[in-house]
Amino acid sequence: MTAPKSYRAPVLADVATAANVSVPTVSRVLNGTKYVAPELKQRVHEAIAALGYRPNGAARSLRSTQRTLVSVLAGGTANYGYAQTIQGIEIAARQAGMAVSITVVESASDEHVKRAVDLTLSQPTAGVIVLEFDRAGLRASRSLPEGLPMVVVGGGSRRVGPVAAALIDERAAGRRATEYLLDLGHRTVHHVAGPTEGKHSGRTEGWRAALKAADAAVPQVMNAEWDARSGYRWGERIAERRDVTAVFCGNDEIALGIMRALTDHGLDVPRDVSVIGFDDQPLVSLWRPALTTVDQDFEDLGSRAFGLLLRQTEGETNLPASVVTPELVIRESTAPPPH
Amino acid sequence: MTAPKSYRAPVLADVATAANVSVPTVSRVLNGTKYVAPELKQRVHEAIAALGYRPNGAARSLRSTQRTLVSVLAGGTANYGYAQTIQGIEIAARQAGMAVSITVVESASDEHVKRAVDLTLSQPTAGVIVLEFDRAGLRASRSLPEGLPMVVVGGGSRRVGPVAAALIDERAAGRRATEYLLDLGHRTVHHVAGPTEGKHSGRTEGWRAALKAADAAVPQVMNAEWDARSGYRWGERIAERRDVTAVFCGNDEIALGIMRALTDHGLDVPRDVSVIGFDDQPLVSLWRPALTTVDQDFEDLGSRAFGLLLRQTEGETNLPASVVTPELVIRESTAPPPH
DNA sequence: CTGAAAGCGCTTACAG
DNA sequence: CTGAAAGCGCTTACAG
Repeated sequence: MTAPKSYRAPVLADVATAANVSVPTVSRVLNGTKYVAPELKQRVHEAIAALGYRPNGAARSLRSTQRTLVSVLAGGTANYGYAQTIQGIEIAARQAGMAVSITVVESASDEHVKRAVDLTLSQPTAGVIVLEFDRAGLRASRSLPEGLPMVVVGGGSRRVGPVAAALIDERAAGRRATEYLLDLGHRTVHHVAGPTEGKHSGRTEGWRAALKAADAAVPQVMNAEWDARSGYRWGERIAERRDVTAVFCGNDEIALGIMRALTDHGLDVPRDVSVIGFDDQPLVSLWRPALTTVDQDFEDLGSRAFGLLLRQTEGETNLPASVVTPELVIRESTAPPPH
Repeated sequence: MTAPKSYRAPVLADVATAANVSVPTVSRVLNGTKYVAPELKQRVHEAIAALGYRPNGAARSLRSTQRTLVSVLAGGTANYGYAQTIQGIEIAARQAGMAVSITVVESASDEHVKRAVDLTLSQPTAGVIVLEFDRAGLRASRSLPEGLPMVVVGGGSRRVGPVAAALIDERAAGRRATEYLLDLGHRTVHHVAGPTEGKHSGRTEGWRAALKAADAAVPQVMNAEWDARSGYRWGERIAERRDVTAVFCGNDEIALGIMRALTDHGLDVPRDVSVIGFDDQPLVSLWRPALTTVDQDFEDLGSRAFGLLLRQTEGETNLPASVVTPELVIRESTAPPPH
């Protein structure tokens, strides 16, 4: 319960004094940038340990171009895909000895975008990774100044414009999932998407492409929020119809909500209705029935994004987009249609 | 495909030149720290907009004590509790106009702890919030220098030592959950905890206290990992025993794994065995049966932690710990024991 | 009220 | 190989 002593962190000059060397010499042993006599080196290390010295990052990044902070700009942090991607970035950054800062873009409004971008750029950042998972992220990536190392992360199959991109090919995955259902014998596949923000997602595009290629009817898209509750509500409506035998969902949570609604209304999944999700969240394999879904490797996505950023900070330009096609994981929630 | 122009961000001096005022004047209008003539102010704002100027945070924090970065030190980022807490911190920080940086402590080893702490402290941070959800976090909080604003976040019921703390009273919650099962008529309650790292968690302590208070037998603790797969394995063992009628689990994922194993082995939850989880993750209310669990408000926890940190940076000391007791949410996975 | 000067803690030429 | 000096982009006394 003593009053805390006011904290004056030791600075490089303190170390120099204690080790009886000059300030630049301490800097040199710290950065290993030039040869320093072993004896001095030794004294410096002892002084650092004795004083508990830690370099001041602000000062360091003011003078040098070397940065230890990479910034992430995202529409959120806690949803499955966001959290996993951020984790992937963090792990890769850690291996490179860098910390990661996160700034959430609250909405796609001009004010929120500007505020988030300003906050990010006022940190001494090596570059920024933008999660283009929603409109807020999309807007943010367009507000970044040219010349700053940056990479966008999203669900496309090719980058647009010259900016570096780490992508998951949602379109191919959506198509694959829909084709699987068609191959099982379903005449068509219904689709409950997430909120449509301006344009359809790759998942939705892939679904439509598969139906068209198979000459199947293209039912109207049902738009839900990304959560299970919203899926449940669509599930109740679907339970009342007799024409729906297969549903491809925008994500796993919607799929789980739909399955629960269907079974609550006396239908059997997959005997009466087949359901496919998107993401392969950890718990969905435990569900009854275990969910057939698309495995998105977000952690790998984040890791690839960081790799691209690092190469940019090292001066590489015009990097090819890094794109991966996710796998369909077949489990228990899909079957041939009822006779 | 033009080669990117090398990026030289405009600095304060550029704004001063463009607005035809002195450098300190620009600083003043930026920070609103002193009266500036409306006309000059106007010119400065125009110059800022024209040049797209953004203050350099490194330089700013070098000279002033004002910081726009708050650091989080944690053993992970993607698990439910971690992600939610970080989100709570982020939302509160955003409202205060601050960005958040995250550094993961890879393990409790000296090397990993030191590396994470060094990386954090080399950023221009206003203070650090440490997630004491695991041993890595616990070790990290002890390695931070005195005098630095810091708050620990964890599952205790009181802080230890003088450091500020935002807590969730797991002990009270564990006790409440166990008592509920006892009140339902179970003779005792079994417990599948997470990994025990040195000492038992508050949940386990609360469970034990409830049993002792009720004079019930205290079965041996079963230790699982935090994931559902590990819970499933314990569920298989439990299914073979006939003496287990109620299980209190360290988290929801373990509970879900156990439930699935139990039903896979022909048992009915809750008729044969009651199961209680811990966390109240979003999906568990959709499960069949919907999981009875403890609702931990991690987002609120993060928000409280940030509040405490802010007060410290404003000079307050000796802040009381902020502790909240989570609620038991009763759903479908619990019932009286079989006759 | 506004400007010229000093200085925050480092790194990077520049001398020796 | 090592040290004295300059400078990164700001903010904060200090003059006027």
